[in-house]
Amino acid sequence: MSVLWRRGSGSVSEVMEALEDEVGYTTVLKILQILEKKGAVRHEAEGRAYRYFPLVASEAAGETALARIRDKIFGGSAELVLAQLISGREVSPEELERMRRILDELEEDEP
Amino acid sequence: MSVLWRRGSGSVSEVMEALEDEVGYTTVLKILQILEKKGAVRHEAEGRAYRYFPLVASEAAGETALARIRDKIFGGSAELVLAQLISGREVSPEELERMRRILDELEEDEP
DNA sequence: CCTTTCGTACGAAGATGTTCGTATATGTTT
DNA sequence: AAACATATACGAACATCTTCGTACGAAAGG
Repeated sequence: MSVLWRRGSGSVSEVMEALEDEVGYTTVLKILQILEKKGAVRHEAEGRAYRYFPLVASEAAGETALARIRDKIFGGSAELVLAQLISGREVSPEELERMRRILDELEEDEP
Repeated sequence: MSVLWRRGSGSVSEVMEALEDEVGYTTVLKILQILEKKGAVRHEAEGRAYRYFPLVASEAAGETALARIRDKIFGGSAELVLAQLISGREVSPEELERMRRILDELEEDEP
């Protein structure tokens, strides 16, 4: 999925080449077909090949996955998640500022 | 794992009762044995039964899982993760303040 | 000493995921 | 038209996870 999210769409060959680890063409095709059966992607014919498009936004998938981690691993605490998120990693002053602004905006919405 | 992290340790029966969904005793035991083989927990004898302890801290597991989500789903952006983390959820002013302080402390460490 | 109870050990059965070999269709080139 | 290249379709093979039935051992109560 991450390849499709990054690129917007992709043929089987494109996805295969974009993947880090080397996997066969049919393997990628199979995965895309399974994702399609699960409703995560759709495809259009493009010449002889198929072009696949993501159907679920990365935000939606992220929301589910993130909530799961927050609850199961961090006991439901968003603060702990944030702490872990920025620890052990260089965070640029600009990024820090943008993160601060995200918190500020939340405060404005519900004062 | 989340049960052991929450409680610190647990016998098979304790874990089984703490789980939301009803599963058989042997199922829980099997899972704990598999986790033990993978090095995630250890056990001590306690009377006739075993008491299981987590070996990997929740923070360590969280770091891995969180970094994965950040990279795969949010394209490596910690800000997007933060935005998703606090969106669609009530965040108390106190929690917001604590999160702000987490960002402040980071700035002090690397000015 | 025998039965009941509470525990672990083991392996089977089914579901799911992953990888790929092979078959088949369809254009392309000579 | 034949040979070739490129695509999808299908299903086998294998690993892994999940669940549980059954067996077996140790302790407790009669």
